[in-house]
Amino acid sequence: MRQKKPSAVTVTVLERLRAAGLRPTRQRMALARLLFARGNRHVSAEQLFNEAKGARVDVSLATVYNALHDFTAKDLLREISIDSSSSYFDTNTSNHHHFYFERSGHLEDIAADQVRIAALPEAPGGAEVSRVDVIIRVKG
Amino acid sequence: MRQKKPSAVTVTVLERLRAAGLRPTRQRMALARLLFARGNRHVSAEQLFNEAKGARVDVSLATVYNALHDFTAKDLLREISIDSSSSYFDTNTSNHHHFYFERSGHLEDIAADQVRIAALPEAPGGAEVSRVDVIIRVKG
DNA sequence: TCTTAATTTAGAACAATTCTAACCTGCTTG
DNA sequence: CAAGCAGGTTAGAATTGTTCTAAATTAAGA
Repeated sequence: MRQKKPSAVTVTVLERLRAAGLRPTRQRMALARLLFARGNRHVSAEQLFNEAKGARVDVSLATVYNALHDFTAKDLLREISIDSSSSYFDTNTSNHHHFYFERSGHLEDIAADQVRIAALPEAPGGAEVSRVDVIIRVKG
Repeated sequence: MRQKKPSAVTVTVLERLRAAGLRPTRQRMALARLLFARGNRHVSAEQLFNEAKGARVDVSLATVYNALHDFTAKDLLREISIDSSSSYFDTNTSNHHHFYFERSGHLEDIAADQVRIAALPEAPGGAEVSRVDVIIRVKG
């Protein structure tokens, strides 16, 4: 069997993990590949866990949670909790907003420049604003 | 012992429940009094349950959950989930927004007219917008 | 007062998430 | 390149917030 050359995706994922200061373990690499290979996504822990199973990637649920939190801490992901039943992790970490489809629970990105906020109140006590989230709930 | 005259608060609470089509049981009356006596509040089920205990109001936790959901269904409350750990119920059901203090988990209302949204994208497929939430997260 | 449907309740059940403690592995050092 | 170890993974138990169940209670109308 001839040696498999690492794919382009593998290389970028590896670099992203290293750049974030996360040890590129087999599990993290596999999960990162699932998360970042396609475009922007919103996934729950359970979803990612099932995707991993489907892709014959052997990881425990605890590891999925660990990875999601580690990635979030290093700004590779952003956590969103709209529906209190479970939280979602967004692969788009840049400034943007969301449509939330109440019926299906589906989330969709809204580019930051699609929403123009003309006035914002001062945070009480001059506290620093860490981010502004706009959620448009639609009966979809 | 002389008969106690119902207080003004009791009367309004009773009327609010009736107006909403909710049977004014002892438990609902007591919880509604706790919720609506003071100004606008953001409470979790657990918090309200403890408040009730403190006020010598005998209700089960299940009833607290039932009441919160019933009140929400009748628009006496509005449910908010910002932090996935538990949801909050807001006694302010009018159109408004929130400051969220990340450190403490505390919520504070922002009057609707304090935020001016100049542009909003069309909901995909012309879906009807049920509400727009703006959450300003501050490092407080 | 009687009847009935709505409500309350304790406790079991559940779902999402975190913890624990033992085991493994990527990386650095000698 | 072997060894050591800090960091990472794991199964399963534990925790937390919430909902369910089935039985007992109660508000409201006839």
